[in-house]
Amino acid sequence: MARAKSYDREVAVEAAMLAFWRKGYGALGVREIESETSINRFALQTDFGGKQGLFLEALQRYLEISADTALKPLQSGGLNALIAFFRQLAQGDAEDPRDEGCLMVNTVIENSYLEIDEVRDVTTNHYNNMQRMFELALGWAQEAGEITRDFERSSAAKMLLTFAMGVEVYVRMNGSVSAASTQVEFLVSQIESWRLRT
Amino acid sequence: MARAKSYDREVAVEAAMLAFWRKGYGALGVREIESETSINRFALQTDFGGKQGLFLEALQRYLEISADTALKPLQSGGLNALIAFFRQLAQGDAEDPRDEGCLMVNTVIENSYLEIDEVRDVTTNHYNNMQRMFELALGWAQEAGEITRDFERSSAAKMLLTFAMGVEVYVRMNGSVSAASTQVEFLVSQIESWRLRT
DNA sequence: AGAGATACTAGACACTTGTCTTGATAAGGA
DNA sequence: TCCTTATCAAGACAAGTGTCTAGTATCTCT
Repeated sequence: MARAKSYDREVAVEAAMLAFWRKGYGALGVREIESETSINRFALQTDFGGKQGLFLEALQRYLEISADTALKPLQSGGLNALIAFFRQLAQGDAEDPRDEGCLMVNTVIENSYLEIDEVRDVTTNHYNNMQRMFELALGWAQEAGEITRDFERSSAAKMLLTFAMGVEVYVRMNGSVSAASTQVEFLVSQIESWRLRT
Repeated sequence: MARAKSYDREVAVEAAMLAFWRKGYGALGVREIESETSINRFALQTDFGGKQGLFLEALQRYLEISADTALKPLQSGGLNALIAFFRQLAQGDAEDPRDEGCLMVNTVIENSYLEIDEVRDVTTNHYNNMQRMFELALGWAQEAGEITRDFERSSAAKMLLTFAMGVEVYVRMNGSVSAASTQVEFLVSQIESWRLRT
């Protein structure tokens, strides 16, 4: 019936995600997209709706791969899950793509110039979700009697979210995930101090 | 002897600073620089060494105006100075240019794409300085007996720096300085918890 | 008033940007 | 094998980029 596509969509989007991660939206040209992914310029238009469409799909893919899996344990864990999350944030392999920081943070900053509404929706939605997850973990800690009943979950969650954002800036500045381990350990000691002695 | 320049350098650099702050380096074109500042395209080359030169001067000006003055009280104050610094971070007027976040954070993120060495020097130097200031304030707090002698100044300073970076991302995302007041107040309560009871 | 020196205006310049167009290519069904 | 259909490769395209180049304007000192 028709010619087969020369690329696998999932593989291509993932490659695009890494490219956007490394170079950002503005600095990554379509000719570069062509060479870094196997998406040709024609397919970029017809199958993805141009550069912007591919970017949006790459953002979604990023969330699926990186963020959602990292946040999941918070749903059913207390302080230890929270601590594990932050420890993981500063623990990276060699040649870890996360050394480039967090695509979401990078995008928040860059999109405040670009002001693409769909992109803004993705980032704000993600961070609302992240805050909710922190709050959930803290609620779980309350249920389990790890922290006091009147602990200010919501404020603490906002603080943790803000710190997590800061970690990604710090990582991007230093080009290394593990560069942030010192402050993460200090935060962990703070979280530990919330714990009720039994 | 010669024709007078049509612009005041200080005023022009300050206008450029605001423009770069709002739009970033890449997205601000030279024709836009011409209209937003009173610098003409010719002067941009001869007096500033092009767009990049002006950007570097704008960064320096930003540090003089915003950062250095905000950090100064930390040199000779303890926990209260630290608390005041963070409270100020989330306290803005209406139409505050700081609603755009922090030019330094924005630049850290954007320059990791651009990789201009001189720019990188400015940002890393600034954040090293900021960390040192936090450490100084904590040292002062130790001298004054506000916190224990074996308090981990260096780790705490890194944590505070990271949090401050996160605040600026959060502010940029929400377009408002005061949006970060909740988490700043929570951090203040944490700092208070470091204080020794007398 | 004239000369000399500097700054400005306006346009040209080569390059890159994202998107669109055109003709060739490749696949499966009749 | 031919036809239909979708995909691809390559180039065109207009608009935008930062920088450079003339010609003109404006200043101060003689």
